[in-house]
Amino acid sequence: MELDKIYEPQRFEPHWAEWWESSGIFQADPAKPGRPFSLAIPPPNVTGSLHIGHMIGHTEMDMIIRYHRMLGDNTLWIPGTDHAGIATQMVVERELAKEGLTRFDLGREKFEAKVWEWKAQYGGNIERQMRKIGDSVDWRRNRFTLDPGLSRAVREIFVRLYEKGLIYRGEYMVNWCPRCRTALSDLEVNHEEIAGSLWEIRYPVKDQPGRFLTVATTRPETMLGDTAVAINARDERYLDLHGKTVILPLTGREIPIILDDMADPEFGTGVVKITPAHDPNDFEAGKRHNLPHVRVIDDTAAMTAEAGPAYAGMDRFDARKKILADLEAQGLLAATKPHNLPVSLCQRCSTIVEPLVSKQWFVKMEPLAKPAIECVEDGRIQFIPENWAHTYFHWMRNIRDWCISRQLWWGHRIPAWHCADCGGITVSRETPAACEKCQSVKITQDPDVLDTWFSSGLWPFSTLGWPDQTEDLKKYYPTSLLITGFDIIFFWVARMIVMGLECTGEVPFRQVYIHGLVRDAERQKMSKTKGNVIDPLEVTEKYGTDAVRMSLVLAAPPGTDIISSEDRMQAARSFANKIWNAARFLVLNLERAGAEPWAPEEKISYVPEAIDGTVALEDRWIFSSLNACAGEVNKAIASYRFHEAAHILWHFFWDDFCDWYIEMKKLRFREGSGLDANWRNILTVFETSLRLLHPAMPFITEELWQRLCKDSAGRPKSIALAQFPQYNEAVHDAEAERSFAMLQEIIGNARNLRADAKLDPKQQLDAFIYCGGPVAALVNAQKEAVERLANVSLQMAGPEAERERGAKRSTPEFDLVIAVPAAQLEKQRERLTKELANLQGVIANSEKQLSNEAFIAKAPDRVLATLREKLTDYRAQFEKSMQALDELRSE
RNA sequence: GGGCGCGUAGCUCAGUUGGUUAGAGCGCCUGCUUCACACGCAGGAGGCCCGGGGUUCGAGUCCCUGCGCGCCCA
Repeated sequence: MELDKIYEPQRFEPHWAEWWESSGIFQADPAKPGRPFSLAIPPPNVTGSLHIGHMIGHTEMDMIIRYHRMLGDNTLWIPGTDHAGIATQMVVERELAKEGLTRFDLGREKFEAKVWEWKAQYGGNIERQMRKIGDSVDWRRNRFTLDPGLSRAVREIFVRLYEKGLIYRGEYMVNWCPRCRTALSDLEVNHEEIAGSLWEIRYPVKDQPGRFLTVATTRPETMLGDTAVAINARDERYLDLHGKTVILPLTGREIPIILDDMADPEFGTGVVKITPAHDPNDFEAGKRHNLPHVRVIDDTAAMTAEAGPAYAGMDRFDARKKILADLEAQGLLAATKPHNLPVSLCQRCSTIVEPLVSKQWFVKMEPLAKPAIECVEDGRIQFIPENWAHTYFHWMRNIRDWCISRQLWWGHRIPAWHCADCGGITVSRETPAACEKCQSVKITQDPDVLDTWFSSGLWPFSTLGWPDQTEDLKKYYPTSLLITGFDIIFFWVARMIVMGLECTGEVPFRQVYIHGLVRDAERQKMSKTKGNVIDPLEVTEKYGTDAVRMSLVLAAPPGTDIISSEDRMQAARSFANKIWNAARFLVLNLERAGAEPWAPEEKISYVPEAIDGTVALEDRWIFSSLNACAGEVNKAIASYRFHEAAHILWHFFWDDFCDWYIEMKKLRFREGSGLDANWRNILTVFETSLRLLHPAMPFITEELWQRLCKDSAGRPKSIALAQFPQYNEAVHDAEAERSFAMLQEIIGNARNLRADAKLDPKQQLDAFIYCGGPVAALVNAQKEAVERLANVSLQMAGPEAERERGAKRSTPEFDLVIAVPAAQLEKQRERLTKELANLQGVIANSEKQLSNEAFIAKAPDRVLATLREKLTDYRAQFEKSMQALDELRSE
C-alpha cells in the first residue's frame, strides 16, 4: 500500500461518495433494533443549487447523523426537495422570455409540462451536490413536495382544516406582486424605507369657491380611487367642513368629508385621502364608513378604465408623474416635501408590492397557534440556542391569518370546486363529479395553487407516509431534530409545528438547532439575487470536501454567523494534509517493520499494551489524552457544540498525536519488529482518532481507515458503521499526564534556550539538568527523548550540585543549563528581566489577595489552596530567576 | 417604536454555571529542504477583554448606563 505524498482528496472522494450509496449502508430499516434518531432535511428549492449556506447546515446534519449511527442508533436522514412555487415558476418564465414568450402564450397545461421538463433536466443538481459532499441520507426515501403521496397529504390537511372552519375564502386586501401576478403572504414581502416625497394636493370644497381641503399623500396615483377625505374630530381647523363634500380633482367626482382618527392633525396637513381599494388602512376605514371601492390599478400595476381615459393603461408610476403634472397645471399641487416612506417589496423579484383587494384563501391561525406555543413553553420542543424561542413566541403570539392561495400555475392546486349553477364550493379529498350543494356537474376546480410552505409544513411526516400509519411513521416520528437557519423560523419551523400538532397530535421534532447564516467577507448575507454566493462544488473541488466541512464547522459556534473565507478552507486542508501524512508515515514505517496487516478491535478499550513488561510513558499519556478527547468530543457533539468538537480534535490530532506522540515513537521503531505491542498501541490510537474525526471529515477517514485496517471477518464494512469511542474513567491516567507535561516542559525549555542562543540547530549542545525525586526518575527514563527532541546531550545531577555555566532556565522542579558561549547570553538577560517583572506583579497580586480577610473567609478552600500553592511556586521561581540573572551579570 | 445579538491579539473569532499568569486559526518575526508533511518543524512578538458605574473576597464572564455595529418584527 502506498500513499501519495500530498493529500489529494479529488482522487478518492468521488469513489466513497458513490460507494456509500451503492453499498446501502445509510438505508434505514424501521424493523431493526436501536433507538431511533431521525432527521428531515430542510428541502432545498428543486431548481436551485446548494450554496455555501446550505453547506454548513448539511455538514452539521451529517455530523450529528453519522455520530448517532456510530453510537448504534437506528438512524434515518430523509432527503428531498421543495417545488418552490414562485421561484421555480420565475425561472421557467425567464427561460420562456428568452424566446419572447410568456406563460400565458403557452397556457396552463403546457406551461406546467414545461416546468416538469425543467425539473427533470435541472432538478437533479442539488441531489448531485448532496451526494458529492457526502450527506449520509437514505436516498431510497428521497421525496419531492409534489410527489403523489405528499400531494395526498396536502389535500388531506386542506380538507380537514376546511371542515373545521379553519380555512376560509374571502375578499381581503392582500400583498399583490404585479410582476409575479400573485398574492403573497405577509412573510413574503420585505420592508424597506426609501426616499420619496409627500405631496400636498388641494381638493376644492363643493359650493365654497376658493376653499380647498389640502390632503397629504405619498401615493398621488391612488387619488383617482379616493372615495372620501378624512379629518380628525379634534382638529378645529377643518371641523366646519364635516358633512360637506369635495370635488376630486382630475375626475370631478364628488366625495364626502368624514371624521376619522386616521387623520393625524400632527402629520402632513392633517387631512388624509381615503382609497379603500389601494391601501390597507384605507381598506379598514372604508369598512368603518361604508365607503365604495374604486379600483384604479389592476393586477399588472397598470391604471384601469376607472382611472379615467387620460390615465387608463398607464403604468402606476408613469401615471403618478402625469397626475402630478396635471395637478400642477391646474394649480392644485400645493407642495412637494421630501419624505421617507416604507415600501413593501416582493421577496422574490423586488417589485414594489401593490396592496389590492382580491378573493383569497386563508388559514385561521389563532386556534392553531395556541398549542404550537404551548409545546415550546412546556419543553416538548426545545430551541437551541434557546434564545430563538423568543423570536418564535413573539411571532406566534402576534399571529395573523395566513393567505395560502397563489395565482400561480406551479404547485398544489386547491382542492375546491366552484359550481357554475349554484355558486357553491365543494372541497374534497377526491376530485368530485358534481357540486355537493346542487349536484350540478358544471363545476370547475379553483385555479389557484397553495403557498409552497403549506406543503413544506407537512414535511416531517408527509415524507414518512402520513396520512397512512406507516412503519416509518411509527418508528421515526416525531423526528429527533431539525437543523435549519433562523431565516425560516416563521416560514417553515413555525408552520411545521402548527401542522404537525394538527395532523398528528404530536410535535414534528423534539429539538430545533438554529445555525448561523454564512456571510461573505463584507458580512453580507449570501443570496442568489445579490450574486455573492459561493459554489460549494468549486471550493470542495479546490480544497476537498472534508476541508470545506471542517472549515465551516470550526467557524460555527452556536448562535453566531459564519464568515466564510478561503483562508479558513486552506487551513482546514492543511489539517487534512496533516492527517494524511501521519497515515503515510505510519504506512512507511509499518513496511520497514515488516508488519502484517492490522485489524482493529471493534470494542475499543484504550488500554495501552505493555512492551517488555512496562507500558511506555508516551503510550500511557496518549491513551489517557485520547480518552479525555473522546469524552469531550461526545459531550460537544451531543450538545450541538460542533465547533468545540472540531477544535478538540484538531488540537488532539495535530499537537498531541503528531507533534509529541509520533515524535516520541520515532525512537521506538525497529526494522523488522513486526506488528508488536508498540505498533498495536500506535495503530489503536490512530484508528480511534479516525473514528472520532469521521463525522466531521467522512472522506479522508474512510479512505485511510479502509487502507489501514485489514478487512477481517468482524470488521464493519465502513468506518461509518464502527463504534464511536466513548470516555472510560478507568483509562484516565493523571500521573502519566503530569509526567508527560513535565517532560514537555523540560524539552520546551531546552529548545527555547537553544533558539535564543541562535546557534546552528544541527549542532548538538551539552545540557545539564538539576533535579531530584520524581523528576529525576522521569529524566532518567526519558533521557533519550529529551536528547533527541531538543538535540542536546544531557547530563543529570542532584538539586544541590554546582551549576555549569551557560544559558539557564529554572522552574520549581528543576534547573536546566545549556552550554552556550557567553557571547550568546544577551537574550537570556532580557528574558529574565522581563520574567522577574512579571513574577513580581503576580506575587504582589497573590499576596494582596491572601492578606484580604474577606477573601480568606469567603473563597472556597479549593481556590484558596491553589492560590497558596501557586504563590509558593511564584516565589521559588522568582528566587531562582533572580539568582540566574545575578550569575549572568557576573559572567 | 418593540425584540434579539455583537464589540476580546493586525484579521476572523473561541472563552459552559464568576476563581491559576485570557486562548485558537490566519497573518507577522527568527531559524530550519531533521529520511510523514514547507499544506511542514522549532522558537517568538502581539491583548488597560469598547467607555463609565455597580454587585462580589474576586468580573472578559453578572447588573445598570453610554457609545459603536448588525439582524428580525411593527
